[in-house]
Amino acid sequence: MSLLPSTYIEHIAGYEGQQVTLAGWVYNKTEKGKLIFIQLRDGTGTIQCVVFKKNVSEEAFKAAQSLGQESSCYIDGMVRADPRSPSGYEIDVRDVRPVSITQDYPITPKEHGIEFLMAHRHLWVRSSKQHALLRIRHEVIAAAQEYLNNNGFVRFDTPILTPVAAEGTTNLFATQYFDLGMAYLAQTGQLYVEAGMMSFGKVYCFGPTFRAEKSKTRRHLTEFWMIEPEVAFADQEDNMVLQEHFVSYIVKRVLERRAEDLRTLERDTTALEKIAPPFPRISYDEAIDLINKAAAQGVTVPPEQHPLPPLEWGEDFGAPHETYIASLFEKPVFIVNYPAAVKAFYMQPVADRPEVVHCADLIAPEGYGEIIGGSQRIHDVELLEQRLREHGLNIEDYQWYLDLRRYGSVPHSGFGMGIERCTAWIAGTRHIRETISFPRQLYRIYP
RNA sequence: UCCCCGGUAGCUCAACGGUAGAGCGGCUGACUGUUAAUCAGUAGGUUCCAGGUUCGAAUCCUGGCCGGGGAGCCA
Repeated sequence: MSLLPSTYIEHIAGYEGQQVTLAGWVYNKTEKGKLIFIQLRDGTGTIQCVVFKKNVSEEAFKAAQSLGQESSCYIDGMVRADPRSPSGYEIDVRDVRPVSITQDYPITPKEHGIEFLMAHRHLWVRSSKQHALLRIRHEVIAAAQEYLNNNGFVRFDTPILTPVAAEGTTNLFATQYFDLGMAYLAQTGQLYVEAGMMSFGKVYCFGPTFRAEKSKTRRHLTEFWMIEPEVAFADQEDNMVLQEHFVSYIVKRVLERRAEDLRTLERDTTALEKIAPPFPRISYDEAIDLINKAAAQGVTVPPEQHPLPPLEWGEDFGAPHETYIASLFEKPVFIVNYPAAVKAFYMQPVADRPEVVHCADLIAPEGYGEIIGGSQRIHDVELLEQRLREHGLNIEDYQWYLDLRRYGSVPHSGFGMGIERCTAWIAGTRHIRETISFPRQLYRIYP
């Protein structure tokens, strides 16, 4: 006989008036003498189960009394509609069969500090908001892959262990690789996904990426997941058109399918409902002007309302600058054509302005920061070699990458979207650490 | 790496130089409509660590450890 329940809580409305067997965990329990209310969760939802002493055996009533928070059990009972129940339905319990009795579950429905919650992340993921958030993350990933799969892309996964730095500038996690020297955990799949692009035309890779940066902010993880599409014969404008449709599709699908989770998180979705192509585009030059005008007027930036620092042309934006630019628009905004000096070596220079490159950062609204970085890649082998030298990189390490330009090179573009930042924006979650099951941060690797 | 803040019961916090406390959670009991129930009782402490000042330190000083918020960097 199967151990599975007869149905799941998300489908309970279809069983009104019928007897069901549910299996799950006790989310909360209230005793009132001869009456016990159990909030049972099974991963698909939560429902109130009412145990009347006169309706069950003495053994079952005692069993119900013994169930502490997060005890696991089967509950048999009749489904009935009842306006007094939060979901509109409740279970009139006939039998309670404990699987594992728990007392002293550490995470109570009261307030807890973040240090405690992070140390109990393995249990915290059961809590309703964390559950909703991770469900939205799942939907973001599913929607992203679905969009690409439906638009002719082939998933082409790239290695995690790599021999050299892809971008050279950021810190990498290193590990000894047998007798072959050091290997590094990939900070991007981009260089490898370009090889796939030359085979399939439209490809994407999706997987974890690693940055050993000592970043200690609400927008950073040392291990995060990135989805990186790459398209042959696409220029940077084609790239941005793809991005705005891609992001809009993801937002739309989360709004359609995870409305209940967004409600659990108390996310105001009015801004999200306006997300549709096209997204505004402003140049790096225009952004600098806007920032300096605002800085001169003493504009301050949330959340701390610090004054916006002025910038000189050629400097990269800080978090306050991105937040300010994003605040001028209701949709995500592309900032295009950054100075070549502040960007990676492989970006294609603009024809009549070689000091800037064909690239765009997509900045999410409401201060959630950069969710996509993308560019048109250099397709000329000599220019690429020159850029590698200018960045102080070892040409020998990049021979395979240069081969992609030696044999049938074509103009091409691509981008990388951070799953966690995108999820944080859509879910309206302040801190990125809650958008991944087990965040890896500067001062935390347990559990 | 830099700046700021914190560490007291399982949890959230109070006590701020003079007997270490409350609420929640646990346990025992009461209650037929609770939603973080309520009520009564009960157990529970190396006040992060090491020095120092003092008649006396959770409290003041020095150093360390561990966290949190932000910056830079990035998705």
